[in-house]
Amino acid sequence: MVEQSNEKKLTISDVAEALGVSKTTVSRAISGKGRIGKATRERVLAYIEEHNYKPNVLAKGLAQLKTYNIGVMLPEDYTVVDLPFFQSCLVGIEETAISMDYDILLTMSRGRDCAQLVRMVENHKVDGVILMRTFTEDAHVEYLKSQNIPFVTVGSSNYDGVIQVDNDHQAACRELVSILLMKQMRRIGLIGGIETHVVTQNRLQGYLDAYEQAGIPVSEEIIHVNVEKEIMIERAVEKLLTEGVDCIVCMDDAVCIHVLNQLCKQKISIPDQMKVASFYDSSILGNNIPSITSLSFNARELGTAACKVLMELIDGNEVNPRTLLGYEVILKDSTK
Amino acid sequence: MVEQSNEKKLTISDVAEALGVSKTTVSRAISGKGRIGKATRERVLAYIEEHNYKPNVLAKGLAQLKTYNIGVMLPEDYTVVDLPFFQSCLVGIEETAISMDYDILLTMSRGRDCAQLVRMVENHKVDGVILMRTFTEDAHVEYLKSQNIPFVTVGSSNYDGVIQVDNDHQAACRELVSILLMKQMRRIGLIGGIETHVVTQNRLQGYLDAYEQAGIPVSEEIIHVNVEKEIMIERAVEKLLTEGVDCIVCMDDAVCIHVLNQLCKQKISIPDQMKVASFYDSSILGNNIPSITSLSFNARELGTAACKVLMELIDGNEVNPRTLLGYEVILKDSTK
DNA sequence: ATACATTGCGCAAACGGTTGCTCTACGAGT
DNA sequence: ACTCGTAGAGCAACCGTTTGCGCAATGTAT
Repeated sequence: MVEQSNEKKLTISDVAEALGVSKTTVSRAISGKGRIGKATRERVLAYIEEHNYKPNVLAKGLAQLKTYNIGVMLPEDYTVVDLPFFQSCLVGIEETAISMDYDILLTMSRGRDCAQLVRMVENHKVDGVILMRTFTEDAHVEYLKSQNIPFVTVGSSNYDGVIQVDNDHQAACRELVSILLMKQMRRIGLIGGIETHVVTQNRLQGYLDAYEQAGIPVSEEIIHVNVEKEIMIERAVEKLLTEGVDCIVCMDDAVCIHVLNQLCKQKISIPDQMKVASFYDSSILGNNIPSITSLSFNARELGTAACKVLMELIDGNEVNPRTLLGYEVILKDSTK
Repeated sequence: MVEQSNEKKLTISDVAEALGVSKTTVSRAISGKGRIGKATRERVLAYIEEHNYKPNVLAKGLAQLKTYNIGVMLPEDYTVVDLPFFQSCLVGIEETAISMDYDILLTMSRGRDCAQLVRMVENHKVDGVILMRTFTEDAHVEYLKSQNIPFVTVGSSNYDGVIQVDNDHQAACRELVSILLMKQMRRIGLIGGIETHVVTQNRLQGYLDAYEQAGIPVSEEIIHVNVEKEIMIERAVEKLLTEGVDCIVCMDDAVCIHVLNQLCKQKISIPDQMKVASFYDSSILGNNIPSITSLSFNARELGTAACKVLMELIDGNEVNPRTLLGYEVILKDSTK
């Protein structure tokens, strides 16, 4: 049972009066800023603790012209596979925000529309914004820049002057493909992704890097980017089969599911007749048999990092324009 | 290109001064409350429009002791299939909130821990809370009740004195099963769900209702609740096959995917040898061939409804303790 | 013409904090 | 003993709104 509390909320004045000190003193005891005697501070803190006084963040915010909120902008319409990513990322952001006494104000964009963002900012509801990828090239960025309000993007962009936090997809893909090449696979098909997304470009580059490092020529015809719909995937898989690839690397787990289905229909067994690897080590594929080799990115850490960077910006500190986080190659049965 | 704005944000005093009126007048022009002449109001509004003045919500909130935020509590750890649901629901909540000039403060629970909720409430960050299901039976509810802060839950619970908004799962399941019975299926297997969840109980009841209405006896042995893990599902499917069912109804799409996989492995063709139906008309199953008959719930509307109810509560109005929303049976190839 | 509502508007006090400045008291350095 | 630096604490202004109340001007009924 939780304690019933019908008493009015305490204010700083109540505390001050009860203790026979001024509001100033109470405020200083709490914030730790300004000059205050040790004994007094402790007395105040003890009282506050005992009576469960919590400062009103609105009032505090008004006085400091801060909100102690950060805005997080999510795309409204996004494929299912990306949701776990967003969710984990949000968890990371939230944890970090809370640890610094911030809350997160969530909003979703309707396509390229900035209205929600503008609202948040103009209504003075947030001190900074985290933009989840896919916004990185449009009006949202422009708007935030014009308002010079601190913001970071999760995910890469080729936009200038934007603080980015992302995993190193290029290195990740390079390592994955290198490993596959080392396992004597030679014709590694690549499938999925959206060409205009920087992340796709990065991965593709990683793929090419791996081939180059290994001194093996690349076959353009086994690279199928811009293949997202099931029917397209089916065709691409078909094509890869006739091209005689020994492995298929999927750009994301949604694509992978369809690839697996398609291979299943064609009665092609994994990994005997075909190896498979995917990006994201998501729970969608988690229980698949055989288990699927994939890259793992820890979206939570990504969120944490993004939030930390944003906090630095809000505090007016310098930050790196680009923070690249690690990855992990999870080798499983599908490439055995 | 977005207009560059480096000018200081306008305050109500700026506007008042520029117009040669008092802050009061400006405030009244905006809010529409209080006595003010038509001409004056229009003059003020025109100026505001032209100079893009936006009131500081913090200050407004402080004056009214309101935050214009609502807290939305999401479970941190939830299965992937539920994410689309949460997402759509959030979209509904957000749209509605925004239309009433509220923003949403998102937080995730760590298990049964209320800390985030307590923070939100004690820090005066929200005017009300929406609890997404799975919280409906624990400390969260207790806490909110003790604070008597307005809140609603999305999803059902058998908790007392809690405002609930949910789809009518019982009716939905009843209708689905009735339709299947009408299509001459007799032994309809039920699989998945978590026994202690009220929603599972509702669905099960709907299933039973349908059988009763049709005057057909129910076979306990083809009902497999509490089956979530893949291995369990495999076994359950196996069991259902030996039991000779003509249809399998899945409690959610995650279960359904595994059921489909299992049936595929067993080379059982759908719908010829076995019919299949599922809850949720999610994109995970959206592209499946054959297309899967399922119930569709419109999570977005659910969010909208929940938010509206919460707004009523915040405004101090009476509301129904339970709002039940509709559903749709989507008949597809898997039950042809 | 007189009394009384009503309308339009402004004053100033909240709302609950923060913070620059001032004042006192005390300890140290000479 | 005198000066000075500094620590502890409080005053009061301020952050940007809202709102109860008062006051004048205008409209209306008598």
